[in-house]
Amino acid sequence: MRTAPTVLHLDMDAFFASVEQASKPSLRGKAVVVGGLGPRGVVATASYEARVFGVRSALPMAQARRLAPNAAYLVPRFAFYRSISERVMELLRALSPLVEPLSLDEAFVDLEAGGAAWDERSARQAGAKLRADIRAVTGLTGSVGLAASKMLAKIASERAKPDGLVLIEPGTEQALLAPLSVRTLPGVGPATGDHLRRVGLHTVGDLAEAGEDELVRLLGKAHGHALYAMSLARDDRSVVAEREAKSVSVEDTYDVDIHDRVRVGVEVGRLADRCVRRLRTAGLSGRTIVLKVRRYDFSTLTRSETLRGPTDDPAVVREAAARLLDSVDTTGGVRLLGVGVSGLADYTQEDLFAQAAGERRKELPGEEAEAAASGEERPQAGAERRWPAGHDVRHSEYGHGWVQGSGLGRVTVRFETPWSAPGRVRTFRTDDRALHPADPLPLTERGPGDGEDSGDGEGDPSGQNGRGGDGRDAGGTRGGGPRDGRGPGAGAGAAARVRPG
DNA sequence: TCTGGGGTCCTCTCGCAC
DNA sequence: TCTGGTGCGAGAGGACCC
Repeated sequence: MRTAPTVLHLDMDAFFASVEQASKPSLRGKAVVVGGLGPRGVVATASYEARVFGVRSALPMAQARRLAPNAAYLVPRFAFYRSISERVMELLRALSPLVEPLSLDEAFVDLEAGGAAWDERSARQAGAKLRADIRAVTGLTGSVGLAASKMLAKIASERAKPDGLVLIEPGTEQALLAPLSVRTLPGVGPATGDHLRRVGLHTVGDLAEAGEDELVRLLGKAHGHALYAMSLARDDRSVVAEREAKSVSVEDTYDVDIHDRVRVGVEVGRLADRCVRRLRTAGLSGRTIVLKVRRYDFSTLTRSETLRGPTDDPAVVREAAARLLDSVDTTGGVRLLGVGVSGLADYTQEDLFAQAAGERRKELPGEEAEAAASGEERPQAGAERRWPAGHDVRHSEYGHGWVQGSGLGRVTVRFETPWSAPGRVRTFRTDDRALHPADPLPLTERGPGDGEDSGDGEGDPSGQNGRGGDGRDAGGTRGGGPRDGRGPGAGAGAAARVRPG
């Protein structure tokens, strides 16, 4: 392990909610909750003002509304968040070629590899400058942790939140870790935490004292060894810039359980098509098809089938998923269905047999319609006009604004921009021809292009602005979402009501 | 109360080949 | 020919992360 604190961990503060507050002057200083607004939605991110009421990530939205009834509830705008994230990542890459994004709002940087820092003083300077640059470019705040390893840098950034910088001085690591809860360590979640608590291991110091053999006995080989090393502040993992995806999957939770077997089959087919579309976008194919079914009682089953060779043929994936569905009992209803592909390769079986020219690469049925259906929720100008809460609009008379709420044939819009004073609210009919969906405006006036060419919906060339989290880096790095950013729930487009607090 | 979505990694079991 | 040990891949499920 290195001795200088030159591993940097950046964590943007309440990222999604902060972006919304920066976009919407009337929400600044107010409780803002971003997440799925459907009946089974959960909180993706809550602003610090909302956290005061006990609203946190992964909380069911219904519960959040009870805790903070006056908060603003908004649908995530992943494409916009991604465009801002990319600007932040650019700043990180200016520090070092070794940048490991963990999600839209989080990344590790090896400062030493980029020559940006070599000791405590230079690391602190680099971290402070980064925070200032992020604020200047995006108008947002991020917390920075600096330490000699990834694990410690992450713990440091957690302690720096919000809007701070913490450096863990070499030599102090073990003393710092010893009194912390075992849950502080990466890889210790609720189940492992409970398991350890039941045998009297509460703190990181307890783990170090228990010894490696005992931890291996309790948790198995891999987990036991890893946890013991971490309890002694040993973490040799290096910052890795490129990670290859190992699987691609899509899943949907339905607002109401599906009982009809035929409908289940249709949904599985749709998911298979969406999954293949992702696969193709990433230039990949895969050998193992996985079907995921979450039943009415929340029990989850997976069934998988490994093909003889990798494929990106929608018909092949659909048929495999259908075969897998045959082996699953869905009586009682299903709340979630998912289709995934693993065993990824960057070629297909067809390539192997040189079936190139004129090859029947089966087109995905209803591709455009499906893309629209799976795309990120955005206001629609067409016949079926939907106006998701929080999304940008333009009115031919009143200018730029955002949807504050909609329902019962009415849409309420607040007219303001990131640089204006809090604006006025007006209500229109949902089919008002003067009202159009709009791309997000840059958060800072010095940020030309910010959000303009990378807005969601039509502006997104990837076509991956998936409802329900599809908007995240499908083929990206470990994990899909931000640290405190859990995706939206299904049915995010349900009549959204925003109550500015 | 009622629990999303997209991933990774690990463990266990089972069948098969040797 | 039968049996047991071993290694491996597939399949399933659990835990965890963001």
